[in-house]
Amino acid sequence: MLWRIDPERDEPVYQQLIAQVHRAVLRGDLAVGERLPAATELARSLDVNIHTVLHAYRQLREEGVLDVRRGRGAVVVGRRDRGDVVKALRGFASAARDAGLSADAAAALVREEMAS
Amino acid sequence: MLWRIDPERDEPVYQQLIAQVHRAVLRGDLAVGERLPAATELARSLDVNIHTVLHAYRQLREEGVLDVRRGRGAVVVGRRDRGDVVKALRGFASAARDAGLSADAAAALVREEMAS
DNA sequence: CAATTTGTTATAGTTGAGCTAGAAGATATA
DNA sequence: TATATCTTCTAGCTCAACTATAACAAATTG
Repeated sequence: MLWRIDPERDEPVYQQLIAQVHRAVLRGDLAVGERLPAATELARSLDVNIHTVLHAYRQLREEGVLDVRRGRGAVVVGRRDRGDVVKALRGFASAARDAGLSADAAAALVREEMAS
Repeated sequence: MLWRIDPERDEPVYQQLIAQVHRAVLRGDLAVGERLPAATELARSLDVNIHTVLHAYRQLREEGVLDVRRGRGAVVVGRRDRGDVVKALRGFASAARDAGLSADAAAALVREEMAS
């Protein structure tokens, strides 16, 4: 799996990590049973603190996406491909882009919609 | 227009305001030419600082959504109904909900998708 | 079993965003 | 001219995010 992190974005790094795992799982790029890199290693390669990575792993476990244990690492669990979500996601993203909305604005709209 | 602000959400208040104006404009609930409440008044009724409201108004002006001037207030400008965006938004929101994603997770996915 | 890997927990310090507050000033409007 | 409303500036507070160390516990490996 490819990791792309931008510390300049106003979105917290740990949330970027979470979102990337979510997306990879939904798309099927991360299969159930597959193991993610050790926190130490991922932190080093992304040049962030290990706790930032662990924070993301921990939350993904709470969401039921990962099984995380010491000595073993983080393994994808539970969910399967959700092509419908990916499709709807792409549809909305392109519509939002066409309407001239920024990524932040589009994301905020989703929060609004889901909160109501 | 109805304003619903939740200071407890981790999303900044000024961003909630921005998102609500975006949504209202896209849905056609706010017509071009329509005037928003004075910052003082809106701040008082939502029980937030006036600067928080002005922050939102200013950014919406930079995005080309509002025309804001002293002595006059904030007026909707430019954009029109974008039913397609609203439709895509609803589609994605319900798909995300079905997949068990939180509002935060879904919003982050959109950021990911639009950033790439 | 011993060594290694890897996450867990705790403590602590830094930085910046977001929010609040008060005040003086400038521009529309009535 | 008087009023409404945004603009700009200064200032302080709080909390989330990130970083850094370090001791510790569980799973795996040889």
